[in-house]
Formats: sequence, C-alpha cells, structure tokens
Amino acid sequence: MDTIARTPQQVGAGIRRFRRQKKLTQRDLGEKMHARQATVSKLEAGEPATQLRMLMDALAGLDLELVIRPRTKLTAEAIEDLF
Amino acid sequence: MDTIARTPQQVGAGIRRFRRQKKLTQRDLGEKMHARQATVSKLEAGEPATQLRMLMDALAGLDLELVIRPRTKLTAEAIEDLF
DNA sequence: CGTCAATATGCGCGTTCGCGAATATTTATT
DNA sequence: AATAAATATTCGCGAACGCGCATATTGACG
Repeated sequence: MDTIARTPQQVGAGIRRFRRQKKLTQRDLGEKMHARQATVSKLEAGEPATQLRMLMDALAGLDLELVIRPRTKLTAEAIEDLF
Repeated sequence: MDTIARTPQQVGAGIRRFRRQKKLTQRDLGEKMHARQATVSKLEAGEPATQLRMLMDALAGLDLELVIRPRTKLTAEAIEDLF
C-alpha cells in the first residue's frame, strides 16, 4: 500500500509502516543507511529538521521511492490512513 | 506528470519542474513557504542536508504531495526523466 | 511479574542548517 | 550589445543537526 504524505509527521509514519512491514528494527534500518538508531527514531517521529539525506537513505534501505505529484482529493479511506 | 525521486537531487529537480510549470520564481515560492530565495535554490539543487520541513513546505506551496511506495522497475520513459 | 528487545532521550562535539543582507553570476528579452 | 530578471553564492549569526556513547522508557512475551 502506498502512503501519501504532506507533513514531516506523515513521512515519518510512512517510513515506520514500511519498516515494520519488512520486520526490521530501527537499528537494522540504521545499519543499512549508516545512521544511528536514534536518528531513525527522530526521522520516524517526523522531526521537521531531519535532513533530506536521511529520508532518502531510509527509503533506499527499505527499497522505496518517492513520487511527487499534484495533491489529490482525499478519499475517505485515505483520510483514515492519516490517523 | 508525476515525478519519481530516489535521491535529493531528483527531489530538487522535481520541485523545480513543478515550480516552473506554475510560472513561479524561486522568490515567489519562497514567499509562499516563508523561506528565502537562497533556500529554495539549495533545495532545488538537491542539497542533501536540506531540512525535511523545507521540502514539505515547498510541496505545500506548489500544491503537491508525496507518495511513498515500493520501488518500481524504471520504464524507458522514466529513465529519460532522470536526465 | 520479570526479563529482554525495541525505542526514546540525554550530553558534548563538530558541522551545517536557514536566517538577514548583500552580492555574483547566469539567463532571458529587446 | 545592453538591460533587467532570475538564480547562485557569500558573510556572520543562532539554532539544531547527526555523531558516539550512554541511559531511560516503553513494549512484548513467557
């Protein structure tokens, strides 16, 4: 399932969901992306000042990618996902 | 047209493309997101240490959103887009 | 409950952000 | 070629990063 993100928090939540789906710990992901577990923690918490590099490294570590696209109207289901 | 991004540089290039599509200058976008023109410049250049907040603010200013999804096989067309 | 794994938080350090402000430098446009 | 607009780059500053290292705190499970 793809994840829509419009805020740092939603980005973090998306990363976390995919990481858990792959049964990886923050430490596991941290090793893949050469970052500390603490850094992964902040990224998933949606810390707004997290560096873009950390996001992209995490995506690579989880074999994910970003799509940038015009905002869509949120469906009822998509709204559910935000919570 | 949606943009696929796997690196900070590709993220920046995507932002730039959408900004130009909307006939906005870096200064225009900067005002919308309460950031300096210089900051927009670095974001579009793909500076890896750019803050996540800057990315999300820029997307909001351009009425865009992110999708996080599993990496896809790149089609010939998508590969073109990377250059 | 107790125990261990997983996650969150803290400190000091070096680095780099984004800021205001200003200035190159590049890119139209005529 | 000349001018103006757009973009890139620099300075000093305060703030926050990610780091190693260490320690709470929380969560899962027997």
